[in-house]
Amino acid sequence: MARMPVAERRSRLLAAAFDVIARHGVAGATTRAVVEAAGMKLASFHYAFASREELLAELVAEVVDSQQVVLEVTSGSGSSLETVLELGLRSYFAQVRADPLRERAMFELTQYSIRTPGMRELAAKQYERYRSLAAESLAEAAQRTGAVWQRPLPDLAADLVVFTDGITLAWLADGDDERADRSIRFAARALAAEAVPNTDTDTDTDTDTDTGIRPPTAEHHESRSPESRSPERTRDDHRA
Amino acid sequence: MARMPVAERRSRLLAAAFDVIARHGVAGATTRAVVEAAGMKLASFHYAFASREELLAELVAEVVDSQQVVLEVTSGSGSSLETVLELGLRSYFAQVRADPLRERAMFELTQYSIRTPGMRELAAKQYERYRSLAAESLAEAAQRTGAVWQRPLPDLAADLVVFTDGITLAWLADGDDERADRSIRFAARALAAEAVPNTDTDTDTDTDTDTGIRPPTAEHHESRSPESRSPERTRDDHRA
DNA sequence: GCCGAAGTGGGTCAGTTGACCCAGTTGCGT
DNA sequence: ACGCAACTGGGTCAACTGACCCACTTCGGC
Repeated sequence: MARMPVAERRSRLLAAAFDVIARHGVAGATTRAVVEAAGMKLASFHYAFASREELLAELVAEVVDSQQVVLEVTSGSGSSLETVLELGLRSYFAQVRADPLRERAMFELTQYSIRTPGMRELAAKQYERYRSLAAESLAEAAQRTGAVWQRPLPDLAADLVVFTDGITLAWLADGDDERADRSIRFAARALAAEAVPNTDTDTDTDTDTDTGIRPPTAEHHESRSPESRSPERTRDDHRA
Repeated sequence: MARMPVAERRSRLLAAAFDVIARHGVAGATTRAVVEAAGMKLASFHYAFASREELLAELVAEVVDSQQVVLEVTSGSGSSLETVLELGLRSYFAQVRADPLRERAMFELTQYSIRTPGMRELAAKQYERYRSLAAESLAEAAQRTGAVWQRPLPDLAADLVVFTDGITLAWLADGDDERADRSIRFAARALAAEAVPNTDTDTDTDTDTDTGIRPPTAEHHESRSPESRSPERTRDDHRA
């Protein structure tokens, strides 16, 4: 085993631990298993970390703030908000499909920190982080499509995270790609319905969400959006 | 320790195991921990179950088909579909809040079966069951409020499960009641938007007509008595 | 070149775990 | 009331685990 600075060794062990956890759960990430996955000797473990617990805590913390995106908003202009959201969710889901083990490990770590006395707040922080990333994406999506969210962004971000979590979890359990895709389309539609086009007219500022929702048969705030909005994103476009 | 039939012992051990899992995860549910929670001796464990693995498999199976409701639809008529859904989701969430450990154990078991080679299909079955229950609730909600779902019921049921999972998971992580409630309102609104009122004007039904709700076919109602576990392959090998 | 510290490797140790054995005991069917 | 199978209790055992120790290398600064 080559010599290397402690920092390097630590991060290699963290990576190895993540790997092992994805495959065998947190409980399966024994010091020996981790060390073997990293190609080291056991003593090196305790040279780099005071204890297994320390490794796990560090791993959760690292995972929390290395989280980069929830969903990517990379759509050409001219698309509807719903389309942008749908594409974003699809690209998120493509990541999940490409590396399901990663997601499994994430859930595993979340549950571990929920269950572990000293780490409860890390789980909460993890979700805060998700939501803040989600909020950024939603803001950008709205801006690009000239839409205005009708509810506080943090709330919508939380809802988006609900979708990604729920869809991912279900897919991890049953592996049904098409079902996931249908849920994605639904999620995009549902979220898009929480915004209105920005065309200056409706400045109602009524974000009181209690019952102010219109019946699903739309045809009602489309009267004057001359550009990109397809005139009815109503019930039937989803399976045209 | 009182004498009791094997079936009884098994079910007590299963209950104890569920309890331990909720608190310490599947990995924490060692034979000794389970046995202690059940107030038994270790030997009784292996008298009732061939192995810890068998216990866990049985527990997952039991949990899957003892699942009773996803959301209760108990609203007076005259309410809107959205309101009915919202109340149903609230009552579901009240259950979660009342017994978070239970939910934690459920997620724990799901993840365990996802990760365990021979039990993958049990996880899928679990979700099927959730969805079938969700479908029943949605059908009833629509029927009571005179609404017609515009997408296939199984798809909507899957979406509902996405919501409950996502909301529950987030709440388990951060314990934010109000956020959960906002997500519930959003979920109710989003789902309600997938239906149209059935009132009279339902004549056209020209496009995609096949998506109407089907009355809940009562095909699979079992009458499993609480402890009618099959007594045949219980523990006789080590004595035969 | 050489010295001390950073890093390594092999081993130990006590505690835990799943499995399982076997000598008893107890209650049920008859 | 009584025989015997169902059931229990108190062990044992090998494997595994986290922690940690300490004699060695090896490298970098001098």
